[in-house]
Amino acid sequence: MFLGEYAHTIDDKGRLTIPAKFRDELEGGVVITRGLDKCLWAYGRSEWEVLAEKISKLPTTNEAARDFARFMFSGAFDSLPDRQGRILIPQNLRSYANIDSETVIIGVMNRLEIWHPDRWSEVVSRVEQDPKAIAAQLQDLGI
Amino acid sequence: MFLGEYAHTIDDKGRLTIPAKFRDELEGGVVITRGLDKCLWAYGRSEWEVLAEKISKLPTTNEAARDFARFMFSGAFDSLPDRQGRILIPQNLRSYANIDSETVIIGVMNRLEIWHPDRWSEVVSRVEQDPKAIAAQLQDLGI
DNA sequence: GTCAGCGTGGGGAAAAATGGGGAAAAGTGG
DNA sequence: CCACTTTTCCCCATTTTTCCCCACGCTGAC
Repeated sequence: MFLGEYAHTIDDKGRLTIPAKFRDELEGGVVITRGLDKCLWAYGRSEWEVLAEKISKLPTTNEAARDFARFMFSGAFDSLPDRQGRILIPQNLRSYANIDSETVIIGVMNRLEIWHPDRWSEVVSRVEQDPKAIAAQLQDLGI
Repeated sequence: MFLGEYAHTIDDKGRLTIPAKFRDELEGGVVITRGLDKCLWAYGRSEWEVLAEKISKLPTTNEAARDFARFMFSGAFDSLPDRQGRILIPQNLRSYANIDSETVIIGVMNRLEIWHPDRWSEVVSRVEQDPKAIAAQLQDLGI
């Protein structure tokens, strides 16, 4: 399970260090792709395959489904961490998420998300400022 | 079951001593996360896993659910107490609950809550000063 | 008064994050 | 098909951070 929030930098060669806590789960390979809300999603290979399977099962006759499949697969980039636990983030994905060097990596259960620091803090403050919405979600979950 | 109120300090390294009475239940690991009312919640690992499972079942296609999951998981931090029974509180959680060194730890049934002393005493005095209002609300809940 | 348990502080080893050099591979032009 | 240029990426080195462990002091019990 991926948890937590980390501030890491992408170096001049486009490499991003994966937080040490996540490495064991990602040793077999990482697939990075465009995520919703202009951040990047990174999955371990087995998780990715589950997701890819689901997407490929969507009806090809549905235009929205076609576009979504294009969006996910064309952006996807498959890479193996180097011995220092770093992965390469291709230029097209960096510009999609609007990140250059400073990034925030967050764990969201079965995937990582990679954010521009400013965009991430916007999300956090948006959620924090609406505690009633959080309470409602918690209530629905019986917490 | 967690009960009671304790005043402990977070040291310069961000470590918080877990009250001795709670240690046995938390030996297997502690997950700290953002709670309601700007305090932190700490769960034993098994309790947390039940919670996490529920949150992860929320639909990824719903924007509010996505933000909520991000908020909960990115705020969550999984740690094992050291031999002195202390756990690390990451910086982002400390600033969320607005705590630096002085804290109050309270037991609330299946979780702990970590508070800034002033915020905690506000909660206490609110209950003390207007017990009728609280009682009225509780009546609706069947107590 | 003594002893045991608990909370707190700090030193030092180990690991993590980051930077850079150089060999291999890929791409390009003759 | 070969030679040259450019890019990729593997590995080593340095700095910074993490975290494990030992030690001290306080408090309460016997």
